[in-house]
Amino acid sequence: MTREDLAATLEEIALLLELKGENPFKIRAYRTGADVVQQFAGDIVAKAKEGDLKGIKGIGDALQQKLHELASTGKLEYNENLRAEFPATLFDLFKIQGLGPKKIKALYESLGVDSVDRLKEVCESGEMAELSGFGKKTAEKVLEAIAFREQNADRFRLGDVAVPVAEILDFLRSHPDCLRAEAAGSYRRAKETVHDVDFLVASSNPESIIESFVSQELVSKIIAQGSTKASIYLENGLQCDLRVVSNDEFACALAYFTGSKEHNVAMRVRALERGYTLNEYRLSPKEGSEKDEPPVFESEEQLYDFLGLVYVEPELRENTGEVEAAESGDLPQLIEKENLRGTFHNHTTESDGKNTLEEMAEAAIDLGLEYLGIADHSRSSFQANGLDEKRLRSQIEEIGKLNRKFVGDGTDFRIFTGNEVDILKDGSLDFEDDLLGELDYVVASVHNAMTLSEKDMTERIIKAVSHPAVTMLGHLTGRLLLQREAYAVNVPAVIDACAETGTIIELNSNPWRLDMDWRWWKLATEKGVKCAINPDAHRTTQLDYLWFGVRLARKGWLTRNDVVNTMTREEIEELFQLDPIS
DNA sequence: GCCGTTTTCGGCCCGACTGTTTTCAGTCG
Repeated sequence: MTREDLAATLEEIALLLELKGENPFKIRAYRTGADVVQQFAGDIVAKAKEGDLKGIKGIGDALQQKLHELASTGKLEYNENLRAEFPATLFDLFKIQGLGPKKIKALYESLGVDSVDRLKEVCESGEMAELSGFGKKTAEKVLEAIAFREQNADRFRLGDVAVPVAEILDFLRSHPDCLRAEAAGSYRRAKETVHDVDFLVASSNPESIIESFVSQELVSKIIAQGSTKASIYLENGLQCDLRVVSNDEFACALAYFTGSKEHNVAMRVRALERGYTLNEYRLSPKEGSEKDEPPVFESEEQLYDFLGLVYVEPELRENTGEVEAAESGDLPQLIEKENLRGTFHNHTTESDGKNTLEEMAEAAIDLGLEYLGIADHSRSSFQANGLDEKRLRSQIEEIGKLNRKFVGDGTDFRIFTGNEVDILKDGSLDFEDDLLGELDYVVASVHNAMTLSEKDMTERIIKAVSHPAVTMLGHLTGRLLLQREAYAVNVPAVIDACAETGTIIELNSNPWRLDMDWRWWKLATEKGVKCAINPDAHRTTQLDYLWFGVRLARKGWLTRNDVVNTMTREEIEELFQLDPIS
């Protein structure tokens, strides 16, 4: 029973209650509960098992009891009973755009629709259109949604949407009627995957903005088009929503559409406490309140300030303590991309990279970095052309030569000699200690035997980070976003071990990984663990992944002091106990 | 179902769009 299992069960109950047409606030309570379980910093499963959930906001008596039953017995009678009322395949229907609980319930009860296949049937046969509340257009739309769903997954990696988002923003900003434009939503909050992207534009001529937005070349389909909002699909299946507001409304709208929902609720409550209501357009005096009309906010900063808060950076708006910290002035000064001076985990053609050592170094210099760490694969990663002792020793020599050349021609740059050493199944490392000792630093990563039990995997990784030669731990969970789940590992236990051994944890910035997950960094820094933002670049252009890493580091509340690659080259030489190149 | 509290129950965020309807329900974000 994992954290995800607990949260998923609460989510499932919420869905089933929706189907039953239960009180919406009760449903919301289960959803909130699922979120709280998901976000909780600490071992929520153990706490649930022990019945030690008292005092957690959002988990009342009923949920405490249910979570306890679930964690200690592995199932929940309440949920089993609810499940028995509906076929399991009904859940698939929720993934069809345009169908919600009411429509699904009606289709199930009157036409026996219990699967996507049956749904298709009743659309095509015309049965659906006969149903009260449904019509021909609904059936058509549902058919389209089914077809779309078959072709496209419904989530996208942050790295996959960054380019189209930048293009659309440029396009919107170049429109003569556009005063301001931003991408809001989970994209602005730097979530690792997004369902859609929300654009916001300030303009006094919304229709012309909307018209241009839906006629862009990138657009494959217009989902909806009104006078102030529109939704489209791009060719890659990404849904983009646009809102157009007046310039005076822009700041409140930007805050609203950036979310998260939970952060917004906290902001609304805060406004209410001060006698105002906050919506997506403005802050205004509550009905019956004596308050004067507040000023027009030109920026989000002014809105936060009016509510007695320090400005909260978008990445932090997940209602995980940022509002409280903004009130007490305890928000961290988040790391900026300009703070980075180098990076550590990168590959070359010597293993599975696509650019040579020299090309990687040149690209790093062009980016303005002071140092670059090369960590090609070790011998056990034969699928990635891992280096054996001989090739690694020869690479060390090559790097030495190149470094002396940099000194010779006055280039203020150093390559650090590392290796991404495989953590073998038993937790030992892929090279002997004497060779590891010749390296400037060592990244230790798991690349095989990913199906170990959580206990074995945790012990394996802890053994590796306890090795004195290991400088940092690579991609802690091995996840590939939207493709492969993380392997089973007790992250807090690994964090504890890294704290004890002084091992740095990598924030692997490859958009497929973004691993260690942002949700754990607060815990890690509390324990004194440092972060290394590493692009895991396999070609020169992938050094840019660093910027995704910075965004996720910000999301994890990290400051420049928490991240080792903000250090100068000299400071890194000292950290790694190296002599300067002479 | 949770929270807060005036400790016993009322309030819980709400606006835009679509389709089906003829004034509004459902869905979405």
